[in-house]
Amino acid sequence: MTAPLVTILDDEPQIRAMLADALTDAGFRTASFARATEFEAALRHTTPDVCLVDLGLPDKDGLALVHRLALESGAAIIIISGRAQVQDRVTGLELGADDYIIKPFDPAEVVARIRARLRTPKSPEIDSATAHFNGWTAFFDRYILVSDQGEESTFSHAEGEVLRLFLEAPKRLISRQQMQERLGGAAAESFDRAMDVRISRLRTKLGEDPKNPRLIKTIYGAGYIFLGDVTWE
Amino acid sequence: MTAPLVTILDDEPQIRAMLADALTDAGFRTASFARATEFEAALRHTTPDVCLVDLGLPDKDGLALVHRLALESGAAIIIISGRAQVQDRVTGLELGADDYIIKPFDPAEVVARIRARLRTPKSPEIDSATAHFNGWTAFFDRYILVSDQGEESTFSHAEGEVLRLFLEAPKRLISRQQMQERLGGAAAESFDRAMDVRISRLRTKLGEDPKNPRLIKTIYGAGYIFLGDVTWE
DNA sequence: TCCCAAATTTAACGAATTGTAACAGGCGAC
DNA sequence: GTCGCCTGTTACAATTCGTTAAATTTGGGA
Repeated sequence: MTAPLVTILDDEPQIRAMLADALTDAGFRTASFARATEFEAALRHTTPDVCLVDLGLPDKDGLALVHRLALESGAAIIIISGRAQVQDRVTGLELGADDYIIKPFDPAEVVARIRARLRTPKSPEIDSATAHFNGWTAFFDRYILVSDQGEESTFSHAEGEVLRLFLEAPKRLISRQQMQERLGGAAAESFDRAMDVRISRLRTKLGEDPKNPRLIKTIYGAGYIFLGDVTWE
Repeated sequence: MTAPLVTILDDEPQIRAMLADALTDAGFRTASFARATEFEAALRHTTPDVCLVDLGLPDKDGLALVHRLALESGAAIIIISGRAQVQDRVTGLELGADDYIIKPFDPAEVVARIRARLRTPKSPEIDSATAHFNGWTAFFDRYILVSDQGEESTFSHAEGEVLRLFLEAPKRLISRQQMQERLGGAAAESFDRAMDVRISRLRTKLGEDPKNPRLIKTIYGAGYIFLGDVTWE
């Protein structure tokens, strides 16, 4: 479970340093850039979790960059800007930014706002095909589940749908409703026990003790919670 | 697809009106409340998508309400407050708020921030806290109770609610009323003995001697008091 | 001190919810 | 076609948790 990566894009060296300091202290990994072009180059081989973007960039229109990021990256985008007009904030947020912080700012607030964004993962790597969790690795492209002891088993498409749903929102309550909605196929129409059966089968495959499941908990009357520590790859 | 529902909780009528206006114009459904108790009552039969909460409430601690909302509701929570200190903002966000807007505000920005929150739907986050008390450790995320001797038992969601209530206010009298109000679910509506039964079951699980409970004392005619030494982790 | 009404405990019950074994239809491989 | 796997359906078992009601406790007054 590596620390979330926060990128800092600002042309003022002091601000970069201040943010990098505060974020490192808060336990994040950081990467700083002075120019949009450098930043965009870096994006080709890294996938940040949060992007701090200053709008007053020398080499590029910051808002355009924000818009592109919002569409193409799964990262949360936080604008940090000296422009204090309401209209600026509104358009920034409208273009896809998740938050808008006005200079001058307090680093503690930036950290708090970053944490708030990370609590609700934006779009968990939809394309990723492998996930690690609590002694297991799931390869969604090959429908294979491998334990750290090397035991290998397969899972079906229906089981994979449920597993993916859980792995994309670990430690969150997922209601039956949400499941029905988000699981494609016949399950969406059948209002009966198909859901439960899928989960039951998945639990068996994960070697859960039926009396005392550790990974997939049931909350009577509310839904399910997946309690693994998930890392997508 | 009905319009998202935004609740407004603020004791100033003008602010409620201004927000309701702007939000209706923006295409949202709204519901306004002047007091936390009214709001909480409404929550039992509606599920808002976004909750705007003013911290300066006359009848209740706003931050505590925010925390509870963050844990139990899937709604995005936006604090609107006159308190402009950085520390206020940080604690607000830390307690689970998704955004923090300072009065005076521009309704257009509120709308933009609401839209930003609605772009990434969220589900309730489970509280992964653990508490130690008198030879026991309660893991609320896993619904497990471990004694210092290593014995492990599970508790249900309903039992956990009661236990959490006690552990959050040790050595303080908790009236039945307060319990009813703060415990969600059907217990809130039932005016009967459901509460007592929950406590009775919890006592059993904690191995209390019915004749002489050491941890959960009954104060005849007044309520209950939890006498453990609690450390949260 | 004794008695009684109110408050509290808890065993037992049952409605609703959830788990899962067993069955059956669908579909591809051979 | 036959076999085997996937997956929804069914039926029944198990669990959760509020309700009921009987038993017990409490505290004030006779």
